[in-house]
Amino acid sequence: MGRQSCCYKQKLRKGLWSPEEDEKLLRHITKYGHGCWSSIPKQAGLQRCGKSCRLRWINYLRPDLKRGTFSQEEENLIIELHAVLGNRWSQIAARLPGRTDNEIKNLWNSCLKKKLKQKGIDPVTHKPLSEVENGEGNGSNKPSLVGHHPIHQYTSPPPPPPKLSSNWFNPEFSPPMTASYGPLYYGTTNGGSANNTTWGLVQTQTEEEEEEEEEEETKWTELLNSPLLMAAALQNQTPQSYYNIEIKSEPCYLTNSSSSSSSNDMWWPQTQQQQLPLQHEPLQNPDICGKDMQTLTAAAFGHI
DNA sequence: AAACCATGCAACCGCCAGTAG
DNA sequence: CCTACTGGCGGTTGCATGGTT
Repeated sequence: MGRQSCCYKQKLRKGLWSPEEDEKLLRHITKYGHGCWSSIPKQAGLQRCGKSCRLRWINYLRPDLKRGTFSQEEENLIIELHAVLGNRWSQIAARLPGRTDNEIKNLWNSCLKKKLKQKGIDPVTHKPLSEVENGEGNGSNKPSLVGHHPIHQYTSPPPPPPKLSSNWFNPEFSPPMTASYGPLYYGTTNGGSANNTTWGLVQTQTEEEEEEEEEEETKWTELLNSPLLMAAALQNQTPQSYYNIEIKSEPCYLTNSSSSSSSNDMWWPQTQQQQLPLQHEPLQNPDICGKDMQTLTAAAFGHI
């Protein structure tokens, strides 16, 4: 039994948002916060469903959005997070301050997938295409370490939390390239040249290692839950992976680090002042749309 | 100049989980 | 418990735009 869309019962507008609608929604949320999404359209005088308002806010109107094209650094991070998290776009987005899951999903589907394929990497498994084509059954259990990307395939049902060595991100870790604690690690060989990246599989674990693994998992979880830690880790020790991406330092965005940004009711009133600096951060590739929104947002937030 | 095609992006759809009544 | 409602998420679609023939 298919349900009717939430916009169906009333004659609600669908499709692209007009600037007037944007302004109404922005002003309303600026003034009152979003509270209950389902009641927003009525309160704001919009002929939209609450879901649509929420989406518009999250994907476009939020003041902390970083607009413009993705940097190489961000693309790199997305690829690597995808290798770990799969299509959990919201979780990936939570690690990229100012980016939305929708944006990342679009980037992945339209751009990154292709890039990986061009490099001979299967975007689903993050394994070399040759290996994937040869069949999962035969040689795939014995990947060689050098020049391969033996990430275990994540298929549905979703895998357990990634047992990724925190070496990957932890700046305090000196990276032992000979072992890891989980099914996957990304590492960099001496010099950090992108072409020297080594991806490895886990070795069979000893009991001691299992204990360590638990610790590592904790660290990993902490890292994943903290964009700031993640950013710091990235700046200090980023895997200069085979994607051959130069890592540059990134301005530090303050976000609610306790969980994904979308799950925090009324998060922005407390943080908008810190988040607003995005407006004076020069975008690498500022676009007109971004400028418009910055102007609009500045008008709404900057002087109220 | 027009038609066609490819690409990127915004928004919708449907499912699911959490929760209040 | 059960039900309805709500928010969140991932997959998908449709449109606008730019490039090519």
